[in-house]
Amino acid sequence: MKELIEKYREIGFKLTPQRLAILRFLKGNTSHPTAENIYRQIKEVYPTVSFATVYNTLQALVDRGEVTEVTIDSQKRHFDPYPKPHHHIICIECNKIGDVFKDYSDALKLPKNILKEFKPVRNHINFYGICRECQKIGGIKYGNMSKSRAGCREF
Amino acid sequence: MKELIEKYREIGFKLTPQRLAILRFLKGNTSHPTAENIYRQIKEVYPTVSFATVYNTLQALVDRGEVTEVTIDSQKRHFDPYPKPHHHIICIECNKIGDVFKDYSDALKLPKNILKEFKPVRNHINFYGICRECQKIGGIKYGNMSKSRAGCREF
DNA sequence: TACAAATTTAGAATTATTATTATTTAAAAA
DNA sequence: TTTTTAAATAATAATAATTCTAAATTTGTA
Ligand SMILES: [Mn+2]
Ligand SMILES: [Mn+2]
Ligand SMILES: [Zn+2]
Ligand SMILES: [Zn+2]
Repeated sequence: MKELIEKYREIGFKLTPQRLAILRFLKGNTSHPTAENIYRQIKEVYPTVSFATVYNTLQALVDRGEVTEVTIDSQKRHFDPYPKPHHHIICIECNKIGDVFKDYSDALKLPKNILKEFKPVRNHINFYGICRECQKIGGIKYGNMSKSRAGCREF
Repeated sequence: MKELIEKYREIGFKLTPQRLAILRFLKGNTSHPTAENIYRQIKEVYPTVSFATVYNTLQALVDRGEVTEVTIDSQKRHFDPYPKPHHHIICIECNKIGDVFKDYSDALKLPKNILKEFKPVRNHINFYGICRECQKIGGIKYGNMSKSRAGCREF
């Protein structure tokens, strides 16, 4: 925790108890929480925290590159507190999200005509497929839910 | 147009003038419009169309796999009427979106431990980088806009 | 032409996110 | 330690994208 506090103080990030609670929750977290997920968790330890503070803190962290956004769900923003670059697997039946820690950059050469006008900086892959549970139930359980609108669970 | 009408009638998609206007607008379109973009366009030719109809039609098309969703912008849903599978380039300065027609699937093998429980079906790559215009202006013009929240333009 | 089922529409409702502002507080200065 | 001040919090209002509702209309078919 000392490291955590030092780190943020150095970058001029004012540390409040609310923010510390959020930072502690996010540290080492490999899930992909929404602002609401985080809000609920933080309320357990800090019951008076407000939703606005969660949003403010998340935005501050995104601006500083400490947290990224995972763009997979058009309903709500999902955040990714895990710092190392990685890709994601998404179940097309139940919408669970998982991490893929493998760098494919060498294989991802853009066509020459695009490279003439576009300077790539980073890339991100979404692998869509069927998770273990959904393979078992053969898509029956979630088969009737609108795929594109279904809520996102986590692996 | 005859083919268009036939095609949808066959799959039991009831064709109204509103839907035809939308289908004509989307056909061969390689942009990534929001519901609002489409609504504005359709109103030009069909002034009494309602927003709900645009949303309804888009959802019907997505459900039938005729249109996909591009998950890049957490503010609004963007749709992709171009039928062939492809990837996208996104400018991190101005948020323009472009297409990449190249199949990388052979190079995108998932790690074995993931393949034990996840059956991949398809993949999608986002290439983030700097577009030609933004290279020219050196990021000054859009340099002060919040990257993650800026609106999306199109290539 | 008549019918049943699906679609359209306007407007209301919902919901995620952002903005406002008075109050509080962290951290630097004295 | 006390003071100071810029920044953060919290409650609430505002905004904006999307979905819902229900009555009227239209499509495709018999
Ligand atoms: Mn992740
Ligand atoms: Mn596209
Ligand atoms: Zn699943
Ligand atoms: Zn650009």
